[in-house]
Amino acid sequence: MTKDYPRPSVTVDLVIFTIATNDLKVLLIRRDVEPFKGHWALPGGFVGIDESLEDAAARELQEEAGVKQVYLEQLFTFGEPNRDPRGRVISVAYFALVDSEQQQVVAGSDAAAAEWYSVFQPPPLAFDHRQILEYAVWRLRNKLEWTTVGYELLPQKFTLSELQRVYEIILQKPVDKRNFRKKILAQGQIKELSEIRTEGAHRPARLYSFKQH
Amino acid sequence: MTKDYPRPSVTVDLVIFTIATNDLKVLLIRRDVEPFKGHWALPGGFVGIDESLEDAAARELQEEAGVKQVYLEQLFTFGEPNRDPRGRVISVAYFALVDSEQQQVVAGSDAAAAEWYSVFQPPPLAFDHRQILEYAVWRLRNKLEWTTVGYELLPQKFTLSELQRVYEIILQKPVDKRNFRKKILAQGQIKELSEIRTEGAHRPARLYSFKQH
DNA sequence: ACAAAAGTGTTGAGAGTACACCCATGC
DNA sequence: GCATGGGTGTACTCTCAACACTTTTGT
Repeated sequence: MTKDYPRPSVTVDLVIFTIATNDLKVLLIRRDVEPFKGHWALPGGFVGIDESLEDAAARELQEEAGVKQVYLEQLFTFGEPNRDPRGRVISVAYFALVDSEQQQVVAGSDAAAAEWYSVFQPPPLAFDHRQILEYAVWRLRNKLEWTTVGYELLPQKFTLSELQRVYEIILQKPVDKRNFRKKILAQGQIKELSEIRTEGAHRPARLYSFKQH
Repeated sequence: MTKDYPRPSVTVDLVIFTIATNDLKVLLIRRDVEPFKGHWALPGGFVGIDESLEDAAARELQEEAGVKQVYLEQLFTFGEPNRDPRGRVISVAYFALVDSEQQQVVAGSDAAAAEWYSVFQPPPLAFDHRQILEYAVWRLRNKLEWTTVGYELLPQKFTLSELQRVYEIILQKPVDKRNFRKKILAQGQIKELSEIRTEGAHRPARLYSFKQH
């Protein structure tokens, strides 16, 4: 029954976020072929015929960013008929959160030119990737306010000031220190460690870690 | 570049909600062919090769439920390799809200057997449609708490008691009348009409209508 | 007059927000 | 001893939840 219909191609595209140099970054790949040659694009690729969407996204994440076991969530499916000039391509977009330690090891390890760009000043993007990126940022902001997803952008052990910086960078507004700590601790999702981070010429900070995951 | 990959089929499936007989209903189609012959399924169909996903969903909505211009939102994309035994089918699920007046005119107008079922006691469903339905109900509940989407299930003019019933039916719990009215009015999204509904042997109720749409 | 749904305010608890000073360390 | 980031508490506002009686109509 399904044989007679012309079929679209199906891809997954990834919005891979990380925090670096006090900014929210997204991983982009430089296109070296037409169309959009010289523009940047979200990493992505075709979905294997026997591969689930989530598996395809995880595979791309591994191939392009060299990470696995990170936070990954389906974002939206983009399917305008003319979004790709080469033909009908339906893209299932995912977004991923990579912690700031893993990220540094990996950027640029791929053969293709890959770079972390600020999501707030992105270069010209191919296809409808600008729209996908904007939607992903919107979703990330929402999730940050209603869930505890912020921990995914930090290494296992972190200080409360580091976590606060993550919130400030993503929401693009200052956060009150006392209220932030009160709210985060009240959620009961992080535990205080006995360790303390001594670095820099200041008072050492207590380390915390996320309870599950 | 896209030629060599075996391509999946892409469909849209619709979770079409309405309110009737004090219950939240979903439109289901009885399958008269294998697989899942005799089971019920969400209405849906293939996405045309030059048709956007949203257009495909709107078209199915028109064909299966006979309505247009109703609330329609993309839900999630389901793509497990074995969700359809006939082959690889990726389904972009949408959910739609049909007001209780339009619904009555249309149910059963299609040639295929179509029926409104309670979402809380659904019959055996084909494929992964049970999972899609459950996710849609979850999303509807969330939207109801954070947005003003409830109006979409009522005709243009409605009483506050009718709106409250919509909330109670969907959330499956009683709602305090005074708090409900206070909250709804505070949102500033509905306006009081001069009209009054006189029906039944009781005090007539004031009518309201939604401000935009 | 009575049955049935419409309509209406107040109080208390908890969450969120604003706000300023001392602490521990390296140099 | 000073510069730098770490760490702490209180008061106010606003939102949400609980709760009971009067009004208007048809019969």
